[in-house]
Amino acid sequence: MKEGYFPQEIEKRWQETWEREDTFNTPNESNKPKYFALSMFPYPSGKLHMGHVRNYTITDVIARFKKMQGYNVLHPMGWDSFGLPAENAAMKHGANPEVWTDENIAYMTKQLKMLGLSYDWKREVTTCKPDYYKWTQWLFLQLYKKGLAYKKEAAVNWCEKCGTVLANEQVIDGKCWRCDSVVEKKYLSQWFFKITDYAERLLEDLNKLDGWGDNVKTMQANWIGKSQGAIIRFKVKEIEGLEVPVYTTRPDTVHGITYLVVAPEYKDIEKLTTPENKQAVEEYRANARKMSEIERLSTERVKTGVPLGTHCINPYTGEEFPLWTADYALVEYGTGAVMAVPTHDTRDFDFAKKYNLPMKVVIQNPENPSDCKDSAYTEEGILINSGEFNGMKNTEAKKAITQKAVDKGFGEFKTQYRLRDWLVSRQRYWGAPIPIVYCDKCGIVPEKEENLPVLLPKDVDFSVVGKSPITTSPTFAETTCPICGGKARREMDTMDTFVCSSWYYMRYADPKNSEKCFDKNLVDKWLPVDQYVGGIEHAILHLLYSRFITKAMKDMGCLSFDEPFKNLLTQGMVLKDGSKMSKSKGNTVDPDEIFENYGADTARLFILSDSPPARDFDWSDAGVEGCYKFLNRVWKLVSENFENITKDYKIEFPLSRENDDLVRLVHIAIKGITNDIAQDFQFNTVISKYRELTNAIYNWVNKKTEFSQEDKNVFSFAVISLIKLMSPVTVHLSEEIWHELGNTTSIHDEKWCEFDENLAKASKITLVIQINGKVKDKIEADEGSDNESLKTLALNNNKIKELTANKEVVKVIVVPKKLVNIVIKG
RNA sequence: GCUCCAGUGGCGGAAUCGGUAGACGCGUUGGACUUAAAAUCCAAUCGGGGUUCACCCUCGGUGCCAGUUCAAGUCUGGCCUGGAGCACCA
Repeated sequence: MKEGYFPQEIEKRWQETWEREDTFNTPNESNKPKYFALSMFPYPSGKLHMGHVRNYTITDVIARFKKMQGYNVLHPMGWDSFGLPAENAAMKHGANPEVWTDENIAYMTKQLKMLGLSYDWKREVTTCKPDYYKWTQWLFLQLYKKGLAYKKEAAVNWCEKCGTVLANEQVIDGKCWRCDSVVEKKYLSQWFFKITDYAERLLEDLNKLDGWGDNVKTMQANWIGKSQGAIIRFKVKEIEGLEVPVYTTRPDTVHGITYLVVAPEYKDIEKLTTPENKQAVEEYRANARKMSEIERLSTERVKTGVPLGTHCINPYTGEEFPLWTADYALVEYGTGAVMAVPTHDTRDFDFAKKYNLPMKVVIQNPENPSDCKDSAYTEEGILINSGEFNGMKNTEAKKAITQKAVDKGFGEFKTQYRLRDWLVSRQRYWGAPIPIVYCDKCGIVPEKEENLPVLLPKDVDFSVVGKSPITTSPTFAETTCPICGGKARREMDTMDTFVCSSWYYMRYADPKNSEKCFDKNLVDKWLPVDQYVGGIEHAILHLLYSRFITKAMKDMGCLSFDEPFKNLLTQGMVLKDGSKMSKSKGNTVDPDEIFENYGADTARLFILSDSPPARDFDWSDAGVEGCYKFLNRVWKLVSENFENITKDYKIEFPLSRENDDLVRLVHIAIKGITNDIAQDFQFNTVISKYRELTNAIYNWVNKKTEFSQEDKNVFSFAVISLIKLMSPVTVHLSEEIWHELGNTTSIHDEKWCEFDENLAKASKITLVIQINGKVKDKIEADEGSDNESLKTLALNNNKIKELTANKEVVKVIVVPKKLVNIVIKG
């Protein structure tokens, strides 16, 4: 065995061997239980960054650990390869996005292989290839058939810089998620997926996801934004037959309504405006239109509004109150109209104060009554000034008051969601074309399934500005109507890349299928994903869309599960000097450089070592250095004592004291490492345990001048256990040592180390003696001692005797095999 | 404003059930090896105080204030700080 550790040489050799021997092939047929370990697939942006390295290393270690534990592990990789950057790069360099994408995939594949990841590359999926997007288009058609894909004209988010519309989920603080420029509202006809039909199931089924963090689940719950309340219809006094319905979560406050607000875009607003008020209302509405979304939604802004001149009648009291328009009412939410109760709603209160509108208290806390002169009372209480409902608790009144509306026919119970339908069309080239045809005779017609895929045209001009390059194709638009066979035009929009990524994980189960999107049996066999690993930035976007698509596909009979990801690990960011690595800050670390200088095993070890996976990880050069030193130490441990290691060791008891100790430490390490991985993937403590075991073996070796036969056996056991325990992380180093020891099969096909609970036990324990909960002494005791003898031992301890002299012992608490606490008085 | 997460040495972080706070590493300091350096190895490393000063003793210490308990980093209540998400959502 070579004296020095040369990772680059070792790693290259083993990567080639694994590929040649197809070591990470995953058969569909196996008598082992299945395990699906999945990383969020990358966008082929050009080069791997450290976030990728962290993500894929975590999943790889999980996959390898599960494989050694006897699972048939599916661990695939693919490319989320449609999207705007490719198109932008194409425009800039005059190339085709496909060429740019292919080059990036080739380079990043090389990098992934250098990291030593155990992918079954035969299952690779690439969303921009026709054999994949054919099925994305097929999925669109199925959703269309089910009424879950539809086209409507609506106010949508438009990013001028990207030249396309965006889904609600892609607008972050009023800005485009990709280019950070301010998003405008435009009124356009667009394709939507009806995710709102699944709002309740998407919310309800969050409860099933025990393997997801609360943070992600609450983010999704917030996004879905369920609220329960009532619709109440108010008659307009001045106009016979016209009603204004409002949605409210506070029907208990209806007797306190003093005005009503409609959004500036409210559909009946012109009818509701009297001639005297027309000019002011028109001006107000024009002003609201001009304002940006951000300005308008700012909670900081002082509320403004104008009266319409008409009035509504409160069906509960017969009272009249004025109608106003104000931009704090949102046309997209509820009915676009709000009943205002200034006494019990802070927004209404602010507004009423400003415009001197009347207030009426209807809910009170009997213990601490408020007149609502200075602020709204929004807590629970008892109803007053509410006729027949007086004295009722407001929580109960909600139901009773709504029930009255139902009985009298002017309202109903209503559940409201904040979630909007998913806007999926994009005015861009580099995406899956929407398989829809427009025919003058037949209208909107879905393309026939047998005509899929609708291929992206190649004869396009990428240098155009202000419109989608796809529209420059002289051939693409022209087609025939699938129904009447007459001349027709193709849909020019492509699909949001999130449609492609909402089902890719299913395709891994059956990646080459050219007849179907996948075989139902195979997808049911491999899914749901047992462990999904990726960034928190997808908490809503990708994870919500995927859950929706899974449920929709289940309803179509394509598969039998309704949640795609059983367990989700959201890994933290990779930081450098306390802030996120980014090109603009210039604090990036190039993985290639780390591979070159230290090797992939060091990179893998380090990226797992310093923080638990869910937390942010601070990259430090010293830390890399430290990991590299550790691997050198392990290498040296083996190479310097090579003649004393035999792969066919045999441990025979009884052993000498120090050999017994070493065997015990190995068993403790196996137990600890196995638990740390199995419980929460606590790789940072796993690695500290590698180090502890290595230190222990060194301490043992340093005391040896020569090795007896027993020593050789024990030492071999320790060293071989260590490299096996390390093999999911330091994949090349472990494989190299394994073969140096004369093995001919891969260490990655070995079974995981097993521990013996009895051998992990020490014969002596450290007994902690406390007085009144404070540690006073620590003594050795036999492992098997019962509580009574531990108590005696503690009370007879000289130091304790001294401290308890002349004191009354009130109580003695014994924690088995650990601690004795003596409670004294005086 | 609402929701979720976190807060432990100089730093990253350990600590099954409430039971020895600070594992392991980084850094720092001292030492060995060397002509010297690098590399490597060994040792020390929470703070205050005491002392018969390489030993040992003692007090304090896990964001803050209370509480429960024989015992609290861990449980309960109330705050403070940081991060994330949602937000004129009626």
